[in-house]
This record gives sequence, C-alpha cells and structure tokens, in this order.
Amino acid sequence: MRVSRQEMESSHARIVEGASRLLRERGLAGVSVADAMNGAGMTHGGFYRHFKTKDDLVVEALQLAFDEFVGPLEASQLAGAAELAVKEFEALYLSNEHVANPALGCPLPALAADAGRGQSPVKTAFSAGLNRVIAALAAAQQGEPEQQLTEATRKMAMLVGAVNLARATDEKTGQAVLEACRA
Amino acid sequence: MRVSRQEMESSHARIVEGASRLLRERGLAGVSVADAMNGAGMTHGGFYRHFKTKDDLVVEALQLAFDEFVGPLEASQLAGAAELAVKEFEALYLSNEHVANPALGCPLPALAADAGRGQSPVKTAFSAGLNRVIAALAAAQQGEPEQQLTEATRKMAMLVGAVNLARATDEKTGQAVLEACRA
DNA sequence: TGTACATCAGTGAACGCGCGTTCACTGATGTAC
DNA sequence: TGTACATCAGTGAACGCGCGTTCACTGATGTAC
Repeated sequence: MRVSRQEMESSHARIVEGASRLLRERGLAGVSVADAMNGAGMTHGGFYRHFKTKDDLVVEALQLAFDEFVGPLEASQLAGAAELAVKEFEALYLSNEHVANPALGCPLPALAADAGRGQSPVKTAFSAGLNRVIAALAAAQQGEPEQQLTEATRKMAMLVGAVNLARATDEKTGQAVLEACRA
Repeated sequence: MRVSRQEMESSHARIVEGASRLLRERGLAGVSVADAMNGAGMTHGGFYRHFKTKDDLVVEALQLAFDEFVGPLEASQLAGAAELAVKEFEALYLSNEHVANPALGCPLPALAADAGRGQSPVKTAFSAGLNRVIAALAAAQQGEPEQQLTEATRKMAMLVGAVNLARATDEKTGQAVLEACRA
C-alpha cells in the first residue's frame, strides 16, 4: 500500500545507504537489485519507484559513500586542523581495519575497477569523488598550489594502490604492502 | 570428435591466453565460460575437459598474465640492464596506451578488486604475481636489500593506484593523475 | 606394420538458478471540493 | 473540517535472458595385440 512522502524519502535513503555499503563490499556485479532492496527491508518490486535503472542507484550510492568518507576530512580542515586531519586520514587509510572492512571504507580502491568498466555517469561520480579527496589532501601539502595538487595526487594513488593490493593478497604480502606505505 | 594430444594442448593454451586478456578487460564477472571458449574458437561444452571450475581457469589465466607482463622486465634484468629496464617499465606503466588497453596490461590494477573478493587460490596467484613484480623492481633501487623492497613496494602501490584511478575517471582527471605520478 | 577396439576432446541440448525489469494489484495517502 | 476519489509506494508473480555446470553423443585418436 501507499506510504507517506516522509516514509518514502526514508525508504529511499535506506536503500542508498545500504547499497553504498554492499557495493563497496561486493562490487557492482555482486549486488543485485533484490539485495539492495532487502538491505532496506523491502522487496525488489518497488525498486523502480525510486530509480530508473540499477546504474542510477550505483551513482547515488557512490556519491553517498564519498560524502561519508571524505566529509569528515573536509570538516576537520574547515575547522583549521588541516595537517593533523590529513595525518589521521592516512593512518586510517592504511590501517588493518580499513583493509578488512571495505563496506565502510573508501570507495576508490573498492570500486575503481568497476567504475573503469562502467557507464559514463558512474565515471563522472567517481571523478568528482576523487577530485574532492585530492583537494582535501592538497590543503596540507607544502609549496605552490599546483605542487600541492601534484603531491596530493601522488599520495592518493599510493594509498589507493596499497589498499587495493593488501586486500587482494595473502596476509603476509598484504601486511608488507601496508607497512612499506606507512613510512 | 576426439582431437590429438597436441591439439588439445594447443586448445588449452588458446583458452587460457584468450581468457587472460578478456579477464583483464572485463573483470571476473564480465567473462563467462562461454566467452572464454568462444575466444578459443570452441563451444562452451568442452570447457570441463580442461578445467574443474571457472575459478581454475581464472588462476591459470592470472599466472599467464603475470608471466607475459613481468617476464620481459625480469629478462632485461638478467641481461644486466636493471635500471634502464625499470625506467622503461615505469614509463610504459603510466602511459596512455597502458591505461587504454587493460587486456594486454598489468593484471594488478585490472583484477585486484576481483582478487580481493575471490577465493583463496585466486588470491594466492595474485600474491605470487605481485611479489614477482616487487622483486624485479627492487633490484634497481638504492640501499640495503630491505630498503630496496620497501621502496619498490611503495612505487608499485603508486603505479597500481594511478592506473586504477586513471581508468575510472574522466579524461581530464585521468591525465592529471598520470602526469602527477610520472614525476 | 596392420587391425580391432577403447578412450576421450569437443558438440550442443538441457539443468536449475538468479539476474534486471515489467506489471496487475492493494490500500493508505494526498487532494479537490 | 469532512467527504469522495485519484494517486502511487510497495508487493509478489512473471518476462526473457545468460549464467555455471552436466550429459548423451560423435568420431578421430591412441593403444593392445
């Protein structure tokens, strides 16, 4: 039966929130429309009252994941603690917890390969997220603005690669990768 | 009808070779058993004369991909041109051609996310490949053996992250990532 | 070396299953008077 | 404010499709004599 506008908005939010975690955990092909709806306590049939296609959900979920993951870093910087915030961000990024829990982690290592093979709207959302992270990191780098961006980009590439490799390898290799990059 | 032992070996090689390219291009979920067999000019039914499961093919294809991609680097080093070989490897790695053609490129950025979500044999093959690349890169680094490995690992993480991000983003962002990491 | 026969690589139909998407239906919500 | 009715969020069955895997079958290959 029909639910109130309020309830519908909360359903929508629950679907996107759940999907953003499931997608980071299992990848794009590992999450079905039914999975996403079940994650919000509903059945698959109502999906198309909320999204035109599965890809539309992916884009919204990706945007939410970036908001949740990059938001705190941006907030700390606005509060004036840029350098400390970046240090903490790096430590968290290369932590064993982050590697073991992709569902609540950075969307970049979790979904970059899928985004690379995906449709243009997915790539666009992904690009926007990456640029947010880089801009946030750049604020705490030394030198000219351009040099700051270059350094932040290199750092982010290393962090993403490190987590990607640590997740894909056995315990020993993964730990070695993380330790090397913590330097 | 039955084919000769020789022909069967060549069929097997063709399946693995084709799969190693298809997998890097489309990811694990993007390549079906039928795709892999068609890539070798056969039909899907004969697949199980060659492999126990789809995962078995993935492991063999991954090993071949590492052989093809890392082999030349190792060979150059045995020939005594370690530092030049590593410089060329890095330039190739961050080239637009490598980003645009995953099918013949490094398995690390193409399949790390899939490996991270995959079964243990896939992770084992992936770990072995990563350790080969790192060992090859380390030979051209400065300092103590341990320091060489650390530096090679950090470098590899950055390269993998850069290609992963460049493929997942729009043209402008992707080029910026590659340029920043070419420094 | 030649013959008789067992083996088995490859084919194509079939299996059960889950996918993204559509649809008729239900009944509470939102709205027009 | 109260009533009549149109809307539409959510359900669950159904759609065609492709998946990984199995199987009966074919006929050239490999082998035993």
